[in-house]
Amino acid sequence: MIPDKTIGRLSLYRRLLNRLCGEGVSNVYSHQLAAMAGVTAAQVRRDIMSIGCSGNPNRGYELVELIESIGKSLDDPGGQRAALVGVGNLGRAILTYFSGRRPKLSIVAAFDNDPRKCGRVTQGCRCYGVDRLPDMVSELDITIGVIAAPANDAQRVADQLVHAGVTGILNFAPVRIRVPSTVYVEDMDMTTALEKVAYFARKK
Amino acid sequence: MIPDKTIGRLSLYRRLLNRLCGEGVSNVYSHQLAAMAGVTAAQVRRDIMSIGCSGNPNRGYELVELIESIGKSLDDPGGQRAALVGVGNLGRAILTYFSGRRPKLSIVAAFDNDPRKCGRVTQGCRCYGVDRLPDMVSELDITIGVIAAPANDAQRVADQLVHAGVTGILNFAPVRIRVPSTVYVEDMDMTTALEKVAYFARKK
DNA sequence: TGTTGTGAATCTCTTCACAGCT
DNA sequence: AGCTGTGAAGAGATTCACAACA
Repeated sequence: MIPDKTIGRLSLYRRLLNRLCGEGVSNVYSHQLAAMAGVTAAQVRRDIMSIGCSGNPNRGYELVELIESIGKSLDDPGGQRAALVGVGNLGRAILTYFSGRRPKLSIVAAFDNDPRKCGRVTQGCRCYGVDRLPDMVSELDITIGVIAAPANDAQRVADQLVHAGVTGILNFAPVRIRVPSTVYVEDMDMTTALEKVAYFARKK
Repeated sequence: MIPDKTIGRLSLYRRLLNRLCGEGVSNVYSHQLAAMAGVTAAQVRRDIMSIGCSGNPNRGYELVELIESIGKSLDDPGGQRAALVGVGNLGRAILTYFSGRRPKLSIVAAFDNDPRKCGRVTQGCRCYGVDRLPDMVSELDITIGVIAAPANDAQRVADQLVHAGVTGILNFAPVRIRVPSTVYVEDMDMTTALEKVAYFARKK
């Protein structure tokens, strides 16, 4: 089981490596990848070690091999599907972001209580009423929920997602949600993030 | 200088405390706040210690005093102003989120290259062309930049913000930006976040 | 009794530093 | 010569555990 922080960096590495690959580069040294990712070379080597991939002192790491190795750790071979709840500005932004980005991970359904949004398709993703959540989750084999609903609805939405069977939640609402310990939650708290920036913009 | 992680939790505590305050509660124990924030009681006490506030074994912490103490650490007495660059779905969501939330920290101007967006006012915030960035930043005394532009524009936007004089950046673009070490950057990387959730949704 | 404040212990993450390789 | 892989050291963050207190 790879630790939290390492997974985050591997995700970043993969994107950087894919870009390099598109530029025709075929191998990379830890210090180069480190510079691009804004971390140290030792960190990069450790992270790569943790996924059981190895380079060679002459040529560094083979790009294709490394990208595949990361995929083997991060991706589910059968793919994973996510549901978005809340199709406001933020929800639409999230759909745009993720649409067709990764073959093994996609948002396949959206839910909103506003009847005007239901039935519409945004970024190849159809919007349903939240009452449809349970059956759609099982029908489409969804294991991930993305909460982009207002703060007041976040806990109820989380409960519904958990009840429907998702095991991971990405929470954009500015409140902490309570879930069983079997469910993994990642908070994307803009308020905290901006306050942090404000603090260090002064103190640095 | 309070560490990064502590600042993040203090920001969360403040929101929780404000909510409690609105419910008429007047004091709180570390274990109560801990339960709401999803951390341990010892952690809460350490965090509160780090801002030089103290409670009392009988009544715990006085809500009002604690909230003010957090404010004294997190907020600039003169207030801080931020600029948003990129007024797409995400940019509008960000404006909605922050509009009128904190008196000491607000987004006071938005910038976008699309001429159709310029001149319009969203959430009390006027949108300008990006060419206006330098003079608006100094005119409005803006010290924080929020990047909600496409990945391809992120580095250029960051350069413009830094050049205009901001010392903190909240970056929503899915790429790392390069800035002088005097500038603090916080990344809100949705791609990484979703990939992390996907991983732990499987492994947990 | 049940809480705070905090030194010490623990745990986790990162960096150092260098042997071993090409 | 310059890189990787990694044990060991170091730094940072969290939790333990308990004296002091109301």
